[in-house]
Formats: sequence, C-alpha cells, structure tokens
Amino acid sequence: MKKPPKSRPKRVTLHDVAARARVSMVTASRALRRPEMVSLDLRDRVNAAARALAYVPNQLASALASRRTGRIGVIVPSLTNGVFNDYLRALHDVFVPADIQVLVLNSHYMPGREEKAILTMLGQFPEAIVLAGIEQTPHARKALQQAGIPVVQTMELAAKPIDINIGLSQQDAGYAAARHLFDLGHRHVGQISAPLDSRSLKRIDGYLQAVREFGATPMMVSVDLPSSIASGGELLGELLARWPSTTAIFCGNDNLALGALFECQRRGFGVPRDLSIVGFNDLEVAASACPSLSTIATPRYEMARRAGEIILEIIRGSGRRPKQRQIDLGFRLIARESTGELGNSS
Amino acid sequence: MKKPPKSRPKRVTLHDVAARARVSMVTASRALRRPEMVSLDLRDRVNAAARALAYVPNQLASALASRRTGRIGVIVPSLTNGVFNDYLRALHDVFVPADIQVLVLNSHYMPGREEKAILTMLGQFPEAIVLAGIEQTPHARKALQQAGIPVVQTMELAAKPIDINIGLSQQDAGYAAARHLFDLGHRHVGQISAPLDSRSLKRIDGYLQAVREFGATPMMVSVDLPSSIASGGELLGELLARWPSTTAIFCGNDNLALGALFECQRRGFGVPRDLSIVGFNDLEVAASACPSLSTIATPRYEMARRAGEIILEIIRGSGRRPKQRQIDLGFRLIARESTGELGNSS
DNA sequence: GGCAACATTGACAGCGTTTTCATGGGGACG
DNA sequence: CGTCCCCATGAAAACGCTGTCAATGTTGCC
Repeated sequence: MKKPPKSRPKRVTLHDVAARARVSMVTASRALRRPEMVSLDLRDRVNAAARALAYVPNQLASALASRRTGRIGVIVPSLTNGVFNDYLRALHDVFVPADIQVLVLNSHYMPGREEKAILTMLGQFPEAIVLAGIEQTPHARKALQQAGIPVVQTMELAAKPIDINIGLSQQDAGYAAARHLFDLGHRHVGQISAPLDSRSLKRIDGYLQAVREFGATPMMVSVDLPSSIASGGELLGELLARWPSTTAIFCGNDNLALGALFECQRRGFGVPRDLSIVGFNDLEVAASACPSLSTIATPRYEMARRAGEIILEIIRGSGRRPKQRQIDLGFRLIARESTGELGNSS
Repeated sequence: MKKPPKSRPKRVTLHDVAARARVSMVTASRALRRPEMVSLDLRDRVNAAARALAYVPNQLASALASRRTGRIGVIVPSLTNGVFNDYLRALHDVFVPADIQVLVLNSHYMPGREEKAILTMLGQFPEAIVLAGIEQTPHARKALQQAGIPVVQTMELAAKPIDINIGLSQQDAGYAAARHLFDLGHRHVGQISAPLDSRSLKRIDGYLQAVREFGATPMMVSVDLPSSIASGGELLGELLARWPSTTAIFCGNDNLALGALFECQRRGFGVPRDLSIVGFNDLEVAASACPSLSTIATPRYEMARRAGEIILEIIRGSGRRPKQRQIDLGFRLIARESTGELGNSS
C-alpha cells in the first residue's frame, strides 16, 4: 500500500546531502561547486551522498543567494523561421561550453509580445540579453537600460543602440538583391514579401531605391502573415496577374522564393528562362533547390557568435564594454542558377 | 546608514515598493498578485508605486518562496528540425494563456545531452516536463520519477511510460509509407534516412516489415548526420548507384524527400514517372512542392496540445492523473503527386 | 618550542518573496 | 448595545542556497 505524499513530496536538499556526508552545508556546497576548496576525503563523501540521494541543486535558491543566475536571455521573433536556427545554434555553441544556460523567448513578430517577453526575461535576471531586432518599445528600452546588464541588439544596424549592436544594413542588402536583377538587364522587377518585421520593410526600401535608380516601376505584393512557402506561390500569382510583364522577382526571404519557384514549375515557367528569382537569407534549401536559388547570405551564425563572445567578455571582465559598440557584419550576394540575364529566354 | 554594495546597481525590490506606498511588504505583494484581497485604496497606491519605480518582481525569489515556478520544461532533440515547430507552437498556445512559461532545451539527438538537459531542467523546478521521445537514460528516468511532477513522453508509444505518454506507432507509420509504395505496384522500393533518433529506426523497421511481406529486397542507405535537404539528394544518388532498378523510395523525413525530389529534377527524372517518392511528417513544404510530396502526416500539433492540456489539468486538479495514461494519436497517409503506379513510366 | 602563515571547515546572515498565523476593526444580528 | 464573524492588514517564519568571516587544526621556519 503506497501512499503518495502528494501534498509534500519533500525534495532532497543540500541539507540532506550534508547530513548524510556528516559535514556542514557550506562544505557540501563547496564540495559540489568548488571541489578544489575542499579536502579530497570530504569531497568524496559529499559526492557519494549527493549521488546516493539523487540530489538536484535548486538553481532558484542558488541564483537568489549568489545573485548570479548563469543564464542569458534571447528573444527572437520566431522559432519557426529557419533564419533563427543558425542564430540560436551559434549562441548555444558559445554559451553551453561556458556553462551558461540560454533562455529563448518568442516575440511572434509583435512589438507588444516582445515587450512582454523582455519583461518576463528580466524577471529571471539573466546576466545578459540578446535581441533579434532593434525596434523595442520605449518601455522595454527603459527596463533594459535599468537592468544594468549587457544588451546586444542584432540583425540590423541601429541609429541609437541600447548597448551593443551587431548587424547588417537590411536596406543595403535589399538594394543589392534588386540591383543584381537590374544588372542582369531586367527592367520589370517585382517584389513579394511578408513584412511582419521592420527588417522586411527595410529590404523593401532597398528594392525601391534600386527601382528609382533604374527608372523602373515598383511592383510589389505582400501579405500580412508569417511567411510560408505557400504564400510565395500565391504572391507570385498575384504579382503576375497585376504585372504580366514581370521578368524577375526579389523575394523577401528564401521560403517565399522557394514557393515562387514551385509555382513557376507548376505553371511550366522556366527559371531563370522566363523568370529570375532572388531570395534572401541563404537558408539551406537555397543551395539544394533545383534550380538553386540566388540569394543574399546573411551572417546569422557569425552575428550571434560575436554577440555571445562579446557578452562572455563583458561578464568575465567585470562589466567593461568593448570600445566598439556597433559592428557591421555585412552580407554577400550569392548568384546561383535561379537568376539569369534578360533575353536568355528567346 | 546605508552602505551601497559595491558597484552593483541596487535593484528595486518589493520592499521599496511597499515603503513608497506606505504599506507592509505583504500587502504590496498581495496587491500585485491578488488584487481582490486588498482594498481599492491600497491597491492603487501600490500599483502607482510599482509603476513609478519600474518594479520588476524577482521571479527567483517568488518561485523559491511559493514553491511554484510557473513554468514547464520541454526537451526536444532539435530546434532546427521543422518537425518541432508545430509541436512547440502547440505548447505555447496552451501554456501562454495559462500564464505558464515554456522553457525549451535541446538534446541534439544525443541521449547524453538529453540526460544533462533533463537534470538542468529539473534544477529549475518546472511544474511538469514534456519530452520528445521515449528513450531516456536510466538515471534521467530516476530523476524524473523522483521529481514528482507530471512527465509526458511524446512522439512515440512507450512500452513502459514514465508517467503519461502520447504518441503514435512510428513503426506502423513507416510500414504504411512503404506499403503505400508496394500497393502501387512497386517492387524495388528503397529507403533513405538519417537515423539519429530511435524514431527513424522504428520507421525503418516498418519499412522492413513491408519489404518482407512483399518478398522484396531491402535497399537502404543512411547517413549519420542531422537530416538535411542536401543529404536527401546525396543519399538518393548512392541508392541509385547501388540499386539502379529502384522505382520508388521511402524517405525518413520530408527534408530528405525534398532533397531527393530536387536530385531527380537535376537528373531529369520524372517524379513519379521514373521514381515515386514518399516522405514523412507532412511539413509545410510537402504540400507546396512541385510535384507535391506524398507523406505521412503526424499529429504533432495535436500531440503537444493534448500533452499541454493534460498537464494543465493535473496541475490545476491537485496532481490527480487522468485514467488514460497512454494515448495513441495515429497518423495519416497523404497520397499526393510524388507517388504513382508502377508502369506509368513507359 | 614558539609563532606566523596557511589550509579547512563551520556559524551566521542574508537573497526577495510568499505563507502561515495573529490582530484589530467594523458590520450583521439579536 | 453587545456578540460573533469576517475582512483587511501586518509580523515573522520559511524557501534552499551562498558569501563572509571567524575558528580550528597544520605546517614550516627560526
């Protein structure tokens, strides 16, 4: 007859471990965290006791007492988006070996949700915060500044960084993508996007800049949904319906580009024979697709890695900031098979 | 006389708020958490003070004192894999409205890393844990049981669940995928996979079962890397090199299938004319691809949603478990354009 | 042998909240 | 007008751990 003590499933605490090892709590604590401070004999006894009891340290209490939580907070607009895979991986690569936990919260591309996520995060007292994007609400900015921890804004270059800023010019990148198509001789260059974030808008600005420069007509279609492969196809359909003369499109990201590519295949259009396609981000699929997708490669891994390393340096170095508070990591245009010169068609 | 503790910027605590509102800490605490327990007058005063000081409650202290952390832990083998997008979204959909935070840790498809992740998670004292997969190490199992919180294993059906188990038979699903190809008349049915997890292996078992049943020859190629689109192409290449007679393949997941599809396009093979392809999971891309990919749809969203709801019920209902501790959610074969009858070719 | 320097260990006081539990005041009721 | 109860409030005790500093035992050296 077993009686589950559901009201008080008393947990194994450091106290229990200490008692079993017949040492004081302090010693037990040290034996586990700083073995070198404790004699070999006791160290073994404590370890044995801890293992026997399956002791799991209470990080809450530990963090509260030591005022160091050993974690950093990351807020990204989406986990779904392949863009943030490399980004998160880089952060893990840097912090996990340093024994720092990475807490990820999702803002769903909504400034309001981001503010909430930032406040929640701050309530956990992370030792630093990494933000994807630069458009925080004023209240969030204030809270972040007041927290007195390193804050790294990434993905874009900010006019007024909160603290540290590592990114690239989304507008320049958008310009480069569009320009690539104009340089190939295209004059009817369309644009499709799912502009949920400020970065998409900046890329569009870049596109418009190129359009003006070449005296072309802006041809844009967008949808206010999380970008998906399916939307890529639909948006291409709309674009072609409105501007049948289109010979090239710049897609706000690679998923849209992939959807557009599939739509072309469905319609029997040759890519790039009938339509040139350039995407954005250089996700894995861009290189593997057939035809492979021209795109803009953004240094997502590198960006997050640098962010992580700067944070480690600040934390380790007692809070001193590096001299360079803003870093432009640039981007690369990757011309693959999906873009070709105008006129190859005939 | 007050001694400013070093360079540490003093944090605003409940004590400060209470002082400013001229009430006791208890009242301040209640005014913020359970406004209905406090008179309107004080409630306003406390709220005003909190806002003025930009007070952020220390969740660490709160959790320590209340013994409730308001969060649940989730451990998935990969964030990169599209499979877990729906899964995590469902969990968020359930828990965020319930004001419960979702902590996600990544096991990188390695049992050792998963054990570590589980222990780390347990140290945070989540109110429940959701696991993707059923193959935890013995030590992890012990720690989980000892934690006395709801544990939900998902994605597969377990012979001996730790606590709750919601999933589907991966072997049956693999069998169904292979069987679909045999039913279409194919006899040279290959299999490609990146079997980092036990689920892939079970799907292969299902494939082998079908192969035996139809008296065919097993033709399998695999790679020990995280599955990627590129590997899909390469594996298909190897498979065809070894068994040129292949007329259909079952891919361990949709990414591999997509890579295989692209490889066919690159080689000028018609799909399904020259090769039928069936994938697994029904990621978004499967429906959008051209030709669209036949695949096995797994109820990832539903699975995670159910897991979340059961957890909420247990937490709310003071720990009582539902009668049904194991739920089989099944799967669906989705026949699309990428599979066709043998002989359509000639 | 005596003293300083060192290496170990332990007692105590928090860390910032929440939870009892006690207290006083006011309203309902007779 | 006096009880009985209930409501709003506050005091003090956890929650589990770590930092500080003092106390103990050890070693080395003159």
